[in-house]
Amino acid sequence: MSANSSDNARAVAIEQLEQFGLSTYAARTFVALVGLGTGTAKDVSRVADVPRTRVYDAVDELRDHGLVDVQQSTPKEFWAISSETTGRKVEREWQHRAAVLTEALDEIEPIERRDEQRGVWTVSGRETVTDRVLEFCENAEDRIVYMTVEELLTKDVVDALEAATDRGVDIDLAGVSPEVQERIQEEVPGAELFESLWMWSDTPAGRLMMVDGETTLVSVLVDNENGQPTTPESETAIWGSGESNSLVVVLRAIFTWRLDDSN
Amino acid sequence: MSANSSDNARAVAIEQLEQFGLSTYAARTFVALVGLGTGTAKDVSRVADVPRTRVYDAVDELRDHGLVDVQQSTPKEFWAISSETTGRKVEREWQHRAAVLTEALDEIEPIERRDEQRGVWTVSGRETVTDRVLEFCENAEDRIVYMTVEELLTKDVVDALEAATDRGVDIDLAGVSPEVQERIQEEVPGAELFESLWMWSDTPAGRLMMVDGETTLVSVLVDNENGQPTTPESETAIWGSGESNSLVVVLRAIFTWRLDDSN
DNA sequence: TCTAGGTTAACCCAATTAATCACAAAACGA
DNA sequence: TCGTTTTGTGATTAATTGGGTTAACCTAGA
Repeated sequence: MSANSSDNARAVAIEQLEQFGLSTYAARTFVALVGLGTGTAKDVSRVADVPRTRVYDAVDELRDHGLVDVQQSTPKEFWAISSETTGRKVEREWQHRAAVLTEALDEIEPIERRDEQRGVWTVSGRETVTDRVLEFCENAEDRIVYMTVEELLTKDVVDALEAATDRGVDIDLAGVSPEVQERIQEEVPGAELFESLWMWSDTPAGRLMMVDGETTLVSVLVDNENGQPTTPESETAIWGSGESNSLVVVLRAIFTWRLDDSN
Repeated sequence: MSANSSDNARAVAIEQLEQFGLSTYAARTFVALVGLGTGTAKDVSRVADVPRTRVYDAVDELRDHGLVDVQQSTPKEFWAISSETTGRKVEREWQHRAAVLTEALDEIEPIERRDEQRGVWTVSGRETVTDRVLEFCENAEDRIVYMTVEELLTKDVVDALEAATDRGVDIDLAGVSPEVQERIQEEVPGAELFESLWMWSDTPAGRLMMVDGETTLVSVLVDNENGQPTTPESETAIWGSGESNSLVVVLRAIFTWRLDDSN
């Protein structure tokens, strides 16, 4: 099974290197060289499944990225940088690119983004929904109302809520089960707790959020109806923003009533 | 000229997004949406130069990456995440990928990399040469001898040298000009200084390095003979490793003689 | 000088992707 | 309600990229 696990690692590494922008030949060649430490075109061709005559192209590509050095002899020999160095190099490269991208986009972004929206936006995917939640948390200035099921109260969300309380934002939190209530109490001590609005437990409900009374988000957990076994359950959310946004108006009404009631 | 600078920013952003793995349509669509904040297929098509009928595909792609949300109305409206969020998203994504890559490569990398090499490896590009220098610094256990011209004594190198002295590595440093000598004295106080070996000033010499008496690197600065104006001057280095490596033997002889002499 | 292996580069084919087109459905104006 | 315009989806074509192959050209050693 050692070969199998190693083969698997190779496949993963090749995949990542291709995503990084290398051609498949270059990616395979590099992985082969990392395994060999050092080798000739012949060696690489044997273990990498790359036509021998194309190893040279691949190495040129890798040289451009500073991943491989060559020895000018016949036969030429190739040397790959260490895995640790590779990882650092890739990370640094993309840190840089992300910075460039952000700067460019900042220049394009209009000064004032429309905050008042008539309609409702849809988002799917747990990761993406969490992104929106975090973004709304960061932009909160006054008050966050947040309601969630256990499995969606992940660390990043808790951190964002804590950061908000530190900024002086009031937080009203609720979980649908006693366990969640307890965890929240512990992890976000600054938060005000309130009872769940209604019997939520037997619905596929996910989270429910209102920020500063003008941005709201509602999500549900859905078993992928396509029957794809890869995604056990996916999250879908809708959100809207603006004083008179229909979704906002409805949720604000409900929350206001309920919160005033319980206090 | 505001339009020009903005157009330029757009081009840069599109370039980066394509590198990130998006199709050109998706990249252009996203940039258009960032500029608009919100818009329909028609709007996007107009400012992004994407066929209207293809905007929908592009948006699907962007949705998969969590970069865009859509409003289910007719006409559909599209909303792009903020530039700041985009930058963070890209960076996080690649931090993760770099980690995955490193792990996979670690599994592949042979336990003991051959340290004894007969030949000499060539490296080109200032960035890449610096990478090697840094790597050798990090692996140093006993002693580093380093000689450099002013312009190549950048912060990252100084930091690496400092880190080495902190680990208890002896360092012998030399610059080719009095100014460099001075800077080194200041910034790496733990280093032992010695006089330059020979008249180096009027040669295109770059750096000269020996680590633990068994790894050496020599670089020169060359004016790109291809006459490419983009790279004012490029650095080319050769390096070798191993007790009996020819380059190592020669440099060790020179250094030993000179250092013993001056002490 | 000849041969075997190493290197370079030119070429072809397949797959992806950009771009166009055609059509159905929905909204809008009269 | 009907006709026109706009929107969304799918199919179809053109072009470019990149994997794969082949051939020719070197270099080293016998």
